[in-house]
Amino acid sequence: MKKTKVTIKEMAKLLNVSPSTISRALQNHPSIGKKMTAEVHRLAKKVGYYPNSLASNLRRKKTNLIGVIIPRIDRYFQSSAISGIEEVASKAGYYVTIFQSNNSYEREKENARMLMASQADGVIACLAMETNNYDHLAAFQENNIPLVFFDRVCYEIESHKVIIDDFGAAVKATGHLISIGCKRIAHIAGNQHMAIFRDRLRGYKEALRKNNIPIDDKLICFTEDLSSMEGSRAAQVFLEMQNRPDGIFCSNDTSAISAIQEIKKAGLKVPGDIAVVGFSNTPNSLIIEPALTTIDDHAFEMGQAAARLLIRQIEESQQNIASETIIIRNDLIVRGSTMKS
Amino acid sequence: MKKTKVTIKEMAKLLNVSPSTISRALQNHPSIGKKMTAEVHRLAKKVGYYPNSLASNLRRKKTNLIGVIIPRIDRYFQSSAISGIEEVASKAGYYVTIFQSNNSYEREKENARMLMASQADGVIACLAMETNNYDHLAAFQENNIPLVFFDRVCYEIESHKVIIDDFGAAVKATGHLISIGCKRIAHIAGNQHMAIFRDRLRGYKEALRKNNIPIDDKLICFTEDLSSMEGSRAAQVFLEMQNRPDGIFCSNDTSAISAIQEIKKAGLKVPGDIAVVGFSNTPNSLIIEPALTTIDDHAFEMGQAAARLLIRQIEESQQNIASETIIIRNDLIVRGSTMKS
DNA sequence: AAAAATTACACAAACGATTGCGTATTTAAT
DNA sequence: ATTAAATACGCAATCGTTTGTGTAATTTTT
Repeated sequence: MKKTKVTIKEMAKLLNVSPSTISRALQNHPSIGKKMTAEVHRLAKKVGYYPNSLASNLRRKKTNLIGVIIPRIDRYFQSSAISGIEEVASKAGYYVTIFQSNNSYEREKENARMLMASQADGVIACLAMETNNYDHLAAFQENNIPLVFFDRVCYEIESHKVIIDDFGAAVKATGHLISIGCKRIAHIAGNQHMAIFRDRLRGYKEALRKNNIPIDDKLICFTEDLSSMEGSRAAQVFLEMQNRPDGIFCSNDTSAISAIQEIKKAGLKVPGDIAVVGFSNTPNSLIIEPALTTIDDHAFEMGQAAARLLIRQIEESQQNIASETIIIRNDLIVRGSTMKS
Repeated sequence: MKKTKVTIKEMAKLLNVSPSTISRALQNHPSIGKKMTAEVHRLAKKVGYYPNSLASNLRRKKTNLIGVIIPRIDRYFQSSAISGIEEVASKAGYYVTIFQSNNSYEREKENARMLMASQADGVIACLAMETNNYDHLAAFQENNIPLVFFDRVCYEIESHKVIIDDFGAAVKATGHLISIGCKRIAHIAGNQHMAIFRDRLRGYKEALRKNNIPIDDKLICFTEDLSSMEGSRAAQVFLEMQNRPDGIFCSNDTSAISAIQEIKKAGLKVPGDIAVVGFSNTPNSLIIEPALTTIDDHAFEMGQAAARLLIRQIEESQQNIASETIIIRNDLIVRGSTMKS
């Protein structure tokens, strides 16, 4: 049954009309008669015609393609965001193509190059950990390709952003620990290379300051990537202190969960001895015991917002807004890890 | 600095040569002189030339695009598989565009239609739960577009497949429960609409049969989608039985974890009273207490294998192999949920 | 019924890159 | 010094759609 792809020209020949008539009939152009239009559609169905978007795109200079550059798709936060992007995009008739940087600057550059060649209509990016030069992304703007960052954004180049209020969320999370009576609150901090983790650290400090709690640098543990291993290590350090903390605010759920496991392993109680707060509300936070109090950052909604913002930029390119920042709500979800009964 | 896209023609004009020379120089064609080639590359860099793959693809009739149709990207198994696909694809110079079916047949059909129009070189699909008509996928084959299924494959149309030995894995998992002394083993079964879940049920039964354990239909709980809620419900049913099971083999980790939570809530011990085995080795299985014994199905490798198989089909189209099935290894990971000390 | 307006379609030039073939120039062979 | 063989590049068609403009045929207007 292997058919060969049927084109507009061939259909034109079959109906003894010109290709332009077929093309217009297919898009129900008013200048084509009713019966002709109907006949073309009928034939198209019969021969199994699929438009060749390559040709169409080339002619119209529009690909309906959105490129997404992201560190790792198998992280819940990111796959949720992509899910949101895909949902909005496909409803609007856009394709989504995905590139993983694996947090490598070199790969991110290569991704950008491929994307550039693909003539994508727009780009959504979440920066790799390593990235601190942004020329490969600025290139999109220089070529008039709309660019939207989300979560791990970059303040060095003017662009659209979708973020949450990391600072405020951290204040809220740390404040919550204070409100349940914690006096010595530690923080597992993410890579300070990235603004989101700097902001969370700032928020942590701000909450302490507001409540007249001295900031103790020894209670701040800096990590490379907030991995499970680093979370355990951080917890161990805290546990070995002569004057150990009674609360920990962690910059992600992974490190928070490892910390809880470590605390339990040491024979201490969560939250009785040490209360713990995470960040992102991943599914894992409901499985650990006690369930983890965390910040819901609504990754799916961030993805949706990013896609909507991008599509708006693509379709209203005449406006050419320099930059717009959308801040997505965040919620503190209080669970067992901070519920001292 | 908004530049307008520079084309081969423009570069040709700048160098006073023909476009074909530029094109050939860019791909280092031997028929172009050394210095000319070098000069073209220099100019290309200077003016920031990016090839327009639309035009190139149209001419070459190749898009280097792989379409992936998948139920939901925010499930760990699937995002891992996509990660594997993306890794292999991008190394081979292919783009990956993603479509979520959300387990809806209608959306899957729509996805296939979009993919068809995008002129993708090949398609990788993991079927939606609802799907039981495969015409939209057979259409790819009819148009000579290679198609590879993975995990949730379809035996109704001849095609390439990447799967694991679900039957064997289930035998292994159930056998493991038997080997640690379980006498009454229950099974939380997935939607029997899909082969993988039928196979896991078959494997469960086979293990019992081999060990001369009678099959008790009341110990088999059928679910719609193996969700957390269904896992809890199934566990509740088992727990209320006068003669409750002492082991449960679950068709995925999610339901297994809910089951463990339910068992613990009822005041019983895992594995002391009831041992539990899951399926897929998601990260969650390491967080639940006790850690979950499960089958590692190597989703990432499945994705890699699917991509490699697909690319091979694309690039050796002359061969036109009708179908090839790759079976990925699977491993039983024994953890606390079945370790009766 | 003649003029004007509308309808329904055809022509042909794009979009940007690729490639088979042809040709002028240079290098090598006899 | 001739002829043969490389070398280095230009010409022009092509991929499949889209779209501005042109033009018959039909309908409407007065």
